[in-house]
Amino acid sequence: MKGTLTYIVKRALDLAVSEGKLHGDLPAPIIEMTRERKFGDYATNIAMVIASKQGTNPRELAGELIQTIRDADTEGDVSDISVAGPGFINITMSPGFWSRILKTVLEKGEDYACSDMGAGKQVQVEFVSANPTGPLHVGHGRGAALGDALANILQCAGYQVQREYYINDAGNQIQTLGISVYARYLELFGRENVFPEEGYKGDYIREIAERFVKEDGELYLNMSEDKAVEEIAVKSAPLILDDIRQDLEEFGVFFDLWFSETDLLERGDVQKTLKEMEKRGTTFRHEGALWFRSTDKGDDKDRVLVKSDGSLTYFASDVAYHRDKYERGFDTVINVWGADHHGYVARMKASIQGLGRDPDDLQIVLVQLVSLVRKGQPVAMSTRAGEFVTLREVRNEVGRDAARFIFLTRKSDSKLDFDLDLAKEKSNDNPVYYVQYAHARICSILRNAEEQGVSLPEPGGVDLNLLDLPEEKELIRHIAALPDVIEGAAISMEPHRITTYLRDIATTLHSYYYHHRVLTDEVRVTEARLAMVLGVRTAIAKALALLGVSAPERM
RNA sequence: GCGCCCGUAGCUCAGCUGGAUAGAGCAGCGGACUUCUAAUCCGCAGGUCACAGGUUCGAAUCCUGUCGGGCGUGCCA
Repeated sequence: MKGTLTYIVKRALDLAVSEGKLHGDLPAPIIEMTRERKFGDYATNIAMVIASKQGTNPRELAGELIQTIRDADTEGDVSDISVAGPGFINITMSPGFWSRILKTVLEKGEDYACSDMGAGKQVQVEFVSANPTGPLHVGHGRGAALGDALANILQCAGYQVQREYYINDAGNQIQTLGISVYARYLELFGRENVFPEEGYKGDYIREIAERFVKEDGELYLNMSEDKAVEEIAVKSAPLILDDIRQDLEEFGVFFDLWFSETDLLERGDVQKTLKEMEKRGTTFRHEGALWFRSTDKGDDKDRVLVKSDGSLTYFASDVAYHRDKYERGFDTVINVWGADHHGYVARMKASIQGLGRDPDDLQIVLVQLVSLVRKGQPVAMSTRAGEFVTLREVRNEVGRDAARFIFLTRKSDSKLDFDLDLAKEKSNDNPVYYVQYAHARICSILRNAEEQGVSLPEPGGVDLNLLDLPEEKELIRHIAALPDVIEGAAISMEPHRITTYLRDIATTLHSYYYHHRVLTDEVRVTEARLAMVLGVRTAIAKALALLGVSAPERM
């Protein structure tokens, strides 16, 4: 909502150029909300940025710009403006400006936080995409929470967003799945067999085997091992995938498209893609294999597409898959990957470049590991022994809201310690409750107001100038900041900024609540304050919604 | 060996893409419920932003190197 001011400053710069005070190309002014009140509401460093090129010093230039900004402010939104420090221009906005913002929030509701920054650009977010060979674990949960929140944020920032899950339902791991289930199946019939070294050892494998025993009886005993494994594999993967889908839905994550690798292969898309790559001259043959010359595009090794035995690598279908994404019309494709895949970033970017796209059309967000902690002690997790902690277990223990919120408290690129005890604690230590409580408190005030017969104010019918306490301005500033925070989170692809924002505005609200009453003896003051907390509630509700966390009306 | 990521208060982390005196939450210490929900608030204390250079008006942030941690480095998925 600093848009108005950005506009004013831009106009001021144009004005200065036309008056001959400034010359040359000027960068777009950067305007920040100040972190301390004594610096005013907003500040711009434009004078410091351009001073040297203008052949003058920052403070002097800032002094001149002040007057120009005043001239450009035809609506009287700026109430105070001054030069500070090394050449900052500090700007205080008029009460009318803040009133207008609050009024806008009340009129538009949660939509106030959204913008058209993305201008309808088509963006795809592909996330989770876990192999259908076992249940989701906590790491997938973090990816799910992040991808979903990111998609929400982008949508709110004006992008057209599609959520997609890529199903790796072809290849060795499905074969391994078949072998694993088959082995358990044989066990159930008491047949001699050694469970394969590479097999999946989780209990869910046995459950699937039991299901086949029940439904198909001895069917697979009467066929060759190869055939049995294949049939079992083909039947097992969809069962697991259904479970994953349900798990995600219970987590509040829904996909627009589940894209199957098998479909891609059956359509011959991989062959088509390989031909295109050959035609573009980005491939070569070496020792019987087909290679992609990714070193031309910044990768540190060339990569095999077709192995010397004629089979395809995973990379080959990945390239075909990404080619398909762009053919479907996406301008930007975002992949949320586990950080252990970071070695694939360079080759993937190289490949889309090899198809004639800008490497920036592919953005990879890496998500680091989650370590579960209980009473300060790490919870043992061993994938090999099949003893990993599933997303479902965590959800059942701490609840969906806490899980989602905590997954989004950290920058995705840093490791996350997830304290299970803390997550379910109903105390001030728990950041989820802290934020939700702020929302519930406001709802409670509004209920009390209604009981006392104080009607909720109409956006236009309130004298917002009565909100003259510094703490009130602080709250309104927080309300006004949300659209900017969302845009920043969208550009940087960092949903945790929303989480940080929420803690911030919740703190400000709690503090205000403790020190001042909303429901006072003076009707007009009460109305103004109700309008303000309504605005705060709107901001909190919207931000929570973006994270996929509920905003309870009472707690 | 090479590549990527990380290193900020005792602990867990923010730090708005280079700005002003580096901020929160825990933990510690001391306070606040007759008042719209104390799932809350207020105060104190806590720092060589791993280290060393460089870039410039200005660096936790950018570049180089060193140290420490994680991950990757398959014609595996």
